[in-house]
Amino acid sequence: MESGYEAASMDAVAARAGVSKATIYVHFEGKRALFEAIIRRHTEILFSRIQLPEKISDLRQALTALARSFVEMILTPDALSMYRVVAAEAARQPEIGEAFYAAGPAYTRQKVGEYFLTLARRGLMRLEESEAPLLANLFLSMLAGDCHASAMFGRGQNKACLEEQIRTAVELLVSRYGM
Amino acid sequence: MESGYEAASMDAVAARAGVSKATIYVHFEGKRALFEAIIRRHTEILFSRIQLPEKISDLRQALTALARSFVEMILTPDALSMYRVVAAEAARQPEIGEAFYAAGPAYTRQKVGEYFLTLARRGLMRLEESEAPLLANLFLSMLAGDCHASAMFGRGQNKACLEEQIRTAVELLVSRYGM
DNA sequence: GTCTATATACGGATAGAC
DNA sequence: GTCTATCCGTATATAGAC
Repeated sequence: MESGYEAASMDAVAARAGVSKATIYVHFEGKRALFEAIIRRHTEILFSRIQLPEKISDLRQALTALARSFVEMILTPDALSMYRVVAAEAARQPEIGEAFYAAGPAYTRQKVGEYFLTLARRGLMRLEESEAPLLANLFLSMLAGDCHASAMFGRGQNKACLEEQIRTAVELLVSRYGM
Repeated sequence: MESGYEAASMDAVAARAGVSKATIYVHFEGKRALFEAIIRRHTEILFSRIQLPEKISDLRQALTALARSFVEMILTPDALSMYRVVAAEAARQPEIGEAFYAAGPAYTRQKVGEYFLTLARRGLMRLEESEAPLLANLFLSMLAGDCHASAMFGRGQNKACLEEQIRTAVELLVSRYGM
C-alpha cells in the first residue's frame, strides 16, 4: 500500500512481517498471489465499515448519516492506498480489479439501492424499484465527488468543502425523490 | 501507460522510441523527470477535448451534450491509463498528482462552473454564482459515476447503462436548477 | 515450516567512442 | 547528440540445512 505493487519488494514485505522471504514462498505461490490475497481480504474489511442508519425518522437525516459514513470510509488512508494500488494493477491483473469492484463499489451500490427501497416502502421516498441501483450509483458518485479526487491527487482534504458537498448532494436527492 | 511507472523500464521506453537509453538521458534528468514531462503534456491534451456546447437552445440539450463530451473523454483508453498511472504515483510524487489535478479535474470543474453561470445568465438555470463550482463538481461526479469505476476495475463498458446514467444526472439537475 | 545463502535476471544510469 | 558496452544495485525466486 505504501509503495505500490511493483516497488514493494518481497524483501521489504518479509522484513516488515518479521519472517524470511523463503517462509512467504511457502505460504504463497508468488508475489502476485500474495497481492491478490491481500486485496481480497482488505476490500471486504474496508467496505464493511459503511453504516446504513437503522433508526430512520427523517429522509434528510438518514441520507446525511449514510453519506458521512461512506465518505469517511473512502477518505481513509487505507482506502485511498488500496484504490490507488488496485487501479494501477487492474490493467494487468484483471481478476484483482474485478474482485475489488465486486466486493467494493458494486456491493455498496447494491446495498444502498436496497436501502433506498426501504426508505421508499416507509413512505419517505418516491422511487420505483428499477430506479434504485442507478440512483444509488449517482448518489455515491456525488459523495465521492471532488473530495476523493482531491485526496487522491492533491495534497489534502478540505473538511468544510466536504460537509457542503454532502449537504448539497442530499438536497438534490431530497428535492427530486423526497416526499 | 501500458505498464505503470515502475514496471516500465527505460530499456523498453528507449526501444519503443527507437533510440538508445543514453540518448534519453541526454534529454531528461532521469526516469522521474521523463514521467513528469509525459504526464504534464498528456493531461492538457486529454482535458482539452471536452466540448462546452456553444449553440444553446434548451438546458436539457446543452447539459446532455456537455455530459456526452465529458464521458467520452474520461472513458478513452488513454484517459483511463493516465488516471491509473497518476493515481498510483501521486502518493510518492506529489507534484505529479497536483499537476494532473490542476490541469485536469480542477480545470474542468472551473470551466463547467463558468458554463453553468452562462446558462444562468441566459435564463436557463436558477443558480447563484457561489453555487456554480460545487454544482459543477457534483454534476461531473455523477457523469463519471459507476461507468468510470467499472471501466477502471471491471472488464468493460456498458453503453446502454451509460446513456441512462447521463439522462438521469441531467434530469436531476434540470428538476432542481432548471427554469 | 523456518532459516541463510545464493542463483539468475534485470533495473536505472553512465563512460567513452564517434 | 547518438551510439555500444558496462557498472552496480536490487529484484523474484529457490536450494539446502535444520
